[in-house]
Parts: sequence; structure tokens; C-alpha cells
Amino acid sequence: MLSTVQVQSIKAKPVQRTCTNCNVRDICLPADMAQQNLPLMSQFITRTIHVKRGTRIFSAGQTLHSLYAVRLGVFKTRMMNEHHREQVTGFYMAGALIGADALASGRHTYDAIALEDGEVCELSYARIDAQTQSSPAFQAYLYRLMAHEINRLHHATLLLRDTAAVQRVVAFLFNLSDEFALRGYSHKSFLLRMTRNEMASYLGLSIETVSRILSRLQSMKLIQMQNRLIELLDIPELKKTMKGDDCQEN
Amino acid sequence: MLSTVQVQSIKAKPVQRTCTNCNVRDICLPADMAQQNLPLMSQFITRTIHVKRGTRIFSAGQTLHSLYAVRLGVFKTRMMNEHHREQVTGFYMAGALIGADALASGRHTYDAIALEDGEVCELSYARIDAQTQSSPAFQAYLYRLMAHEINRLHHATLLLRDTAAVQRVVAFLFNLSDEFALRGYSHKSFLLRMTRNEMASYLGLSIETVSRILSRLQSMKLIQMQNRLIELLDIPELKKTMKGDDCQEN
DNA sequence: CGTTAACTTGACGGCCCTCAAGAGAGGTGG
DNA sequence: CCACCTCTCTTGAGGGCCGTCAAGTTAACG
Repeated sequence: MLSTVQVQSIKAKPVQRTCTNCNVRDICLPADMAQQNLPLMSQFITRTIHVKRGTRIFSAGQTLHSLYAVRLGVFKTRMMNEHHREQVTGFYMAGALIGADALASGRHTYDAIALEDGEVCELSYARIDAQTQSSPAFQAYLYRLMAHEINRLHHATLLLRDTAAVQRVVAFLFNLSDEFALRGYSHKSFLLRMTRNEMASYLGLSIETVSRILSRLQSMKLIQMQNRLIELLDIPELKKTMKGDDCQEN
Repeated sequence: MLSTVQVQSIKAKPVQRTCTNCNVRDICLPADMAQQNLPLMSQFITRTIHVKRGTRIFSAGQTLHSLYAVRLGVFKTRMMNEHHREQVTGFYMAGALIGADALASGRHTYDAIALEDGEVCELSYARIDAQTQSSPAFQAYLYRLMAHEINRLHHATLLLRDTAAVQRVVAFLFNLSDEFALRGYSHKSFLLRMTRNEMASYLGLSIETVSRILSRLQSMKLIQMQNRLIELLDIPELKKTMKGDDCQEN
């Protein structure tokens, strides 16, 4: 399947790490902070945890012990609905914060699962709770990441509320494209880390619909697709599709 | 329309107010904090603002000056989609925090509008930014409210992703019911503050579908309806409806 | 090479959206 | 007080998008 499952014998070994020597710090931390407060930040990083593909960082219902900043890999969050079917509520790449919802009740409300082998930085809640006042920079960091999550969710609900299936899929591809670009990867050609099922679940569509739409986009020469490798061929036309030139909203 | 538009001559007058004598503080503030840190909290409240029905607290694109805690009334947040149609992304009652999304970029991403005459407490961003380290209680308060918003949005996306129209409407009624109960009002009988249009927009449905569903629920004796006054008649049966006994999800 | 999971493609039907028109409520002016 | 206007809401008819069901194809891996 994914070719990343290989020399994975040296895993699950916690590594003491600081933000200073972290290669994703420019994404993870706001620019002004990355330069000034790296040592300060690092005291909140309990450790770096290796997470194997398919395993959980935390589960719904667990009491909050830590927040997690993604260092490497892609993660999904999910909830189960009444029919015990998985509902994917988000995908998270390097620099994202996972688990902040639990700051309300003290319990996590969803599962966080690695889509591929990855690493997360553990931000101890005890330290956050006890020491934030000594580090305004860290507060700002947390506020910013939480606000970012609120933004993402607002836009997600907007997408789910009033756009046709094609528009959702294309918007999703552009979202991924932006995320990759932000991290220095190509924005025109990238590898999907999630299954069609997870993608469909996130978009509120059936897997067949997603598959059909991707096929159609390919036959229209708007994208090129080989399994999970996606290439955006005609970005202007794709953007027109996303805007919904045929005006079929609610 | 709403009979609340009347003796509205003494409005828009900022009132110096403290949390200590606020009658919604038990909803607004976490319990442990309400007892200990009221004086501390109050220093962040710049003023209380009266907001007239239909007017905005802030608009999308505006730079962030303050966050707002709802003191009285009901507010909606909305964004405009590509076709310049309103998309309602949330309803907020007393104790809710509005505007936290702007902590990410420094700009508001949606409009916040009063559905009826109300009051909000202005939390100056300048003071938040400069002084939070001196007040861990206030930090906890903000984290909690933001986390609460994240939770709400997660559940909103879940609802939009995989539930039929009836289930969305009923879930919405129960949400309102819970909110009213939390504030000491009847959970079985309450007045909708939003138009059918706003409700439909929030639920990702057309206004006709919402209207039809409410009519059907009434003809099934599950609810009683007179204009915007809703009474939940058969709560157990409604809950069964919401759970989706006919198994029609994505 | 066999098994399993992931993905694609087709046929069909139902939910819900669109279009359209009418009913009800609230406000205003004569 | 009633006519009139406007906004909101309801109800009906028809059609299209997308979900379900089903079967076949491809990829991954031992």
C-alpha cells in the first residue's frame, strides 16, 4: 500500500527534543516567536513520540493529559456516529495542533490516528496549565493554533452546507495543495495520504461519488491521477469548477 | 415581527459593568472561577455594549479589536459564499464568546449580527494580549470558551456530513432546548429567535425542507408549533427520530 | 499466486432542491 | 378600523443529484 512501512523496528522510543533544532519549527511556530522564544517553547515539549501507521495518539473519552503538535506524517481525527460508522472530522499535517477540543471538558471528544508513520511533540497539559503565565509567547502560540482550528472548522461547515459534490472534492484538493505548498512541497502534484473512504467521510459524500468525480475530473483533463498520486493539470479551470459556475447550491 | 422592538431610545450607551454584579456570570464563567476571580475578570471587560436587532458587532475582514461575550440576546455568525448568499455558521446565546477565530490572523472572518436587541461584554484584545500572563484564570476562561467552540463545530460538521434532513432539524431543536435549559428556561417550550431562512442556512437545507419537516413533526404530534413558538410534545419519540431509526445516512 | 482491501463503474431509486403560488402576520397610512 | 404592502412561512409539483446496491478491476502483500 504505502511504501513507507518498512524499517520501522526502532519505533515508539521517546526522544528528547527541543524546538531549537526542529526542522518544522517555521511551520509550527509563528514567525515572530520562532526567532525569539525557542528555548521558552521547548520547556513545554515533554518528548517526541513516534506513532506507527494506524495507531492512535489518543481516543475519544480519554482524559486530557497532553496536546500534540504534529512533527511528521499525516493524522486524522474521527468520531463515531450512532450507527458506529466512522466520521472523519479533520486531517492534520506538520505544525498542526491536535486535541485542543479537550480543553473544554478535560476529555478528548474524538480519536486521533496516524495515516502513516509519524511523530508528534507532546505538550504536557499539566505544564501548560501550571506555567502558561510565565510564557506569554506560548499562550499566543496556543491561541493562534486554536483559532486556526476554529477557522478551519468554520470553512468546513460552509463547504458541507452549500456546495455540490464536485465543488467539495475540488476544494479539498486545493486545501491539500495549499498545505503542501506551505511546507515546501509541490502544490501541483502530491500524494494523498488518506483512503477514498476517509476522504469521502470527511467530505460528507459516499466513496462511489468521490471516485466518480475524480474519474470525471481526469477524463476532463483537469487532473491526472494514478492511485493516490494526484496532479492538478488545469488549475484555472479547476478553480472555476470549485466556484460553481453552474450555480447549483442550496 | 418580534415584539421586542419598542422602547429602544436609550440604546447604544456603553455601560461600565463588572462581572461581580452580572446576572449571567454563572453561565459565562466556569464555576471555580466565578467564585474566586470575579474582580480579576472584570478588568478585561472594557464595557457593555447594547446591540440593536439586525446590527453587527463586527464584520468579516475587520481587524480584531475585541472579543465579545454575549450578555443578553441571541446572535448569529455568518459568512457569504461565492454566490453572495448568506451562510449562517452559528447561533450564540448568553455566556458564549464570539470572535475568537480572529486570534489566528488578526482579522475577523465572519459577521456577527444580533437577532434581537441584546448586550455584549467587550473584551479588549489589547488587554488580553498584554495582560493574560497576570491572570491565569482569564487564560483558562479563554481556552475553555475556544475549546467549546471547537467542540460545537466538530459536532456541527458531523451533523452536516451524515444525517438526513429530519435528523438535523430535530438535533437542532434539542440543541436549542439544552441551551435554554442551561440558562434556566423551559427545555420543552421555547421561542425561536431566528427565521426559517437562518435555520435552514445553518442546517444546510432549503427553507422549504425545514418548513415541511416542522409541519410533518407537528402532524405526527411530536411537536406543537405556533409561528416561532416551539413545544416539544413527545421527547422520547423525537430522540428516536434523531437517532435515525430508518438508517439513512451516507 | 492467492487473498484481502481498496478502488472503479454501472443501474436505479429516493431525498431534497428548485420553481411557483398562496396563506399568514406585522406594520403603516388613510 | 380597514386596506394595503411586505416579509415570512407553508404547501404542491417536478426533476436532478447523489446514495445504495452490486459486480468487476486493481493493488498490496505474504
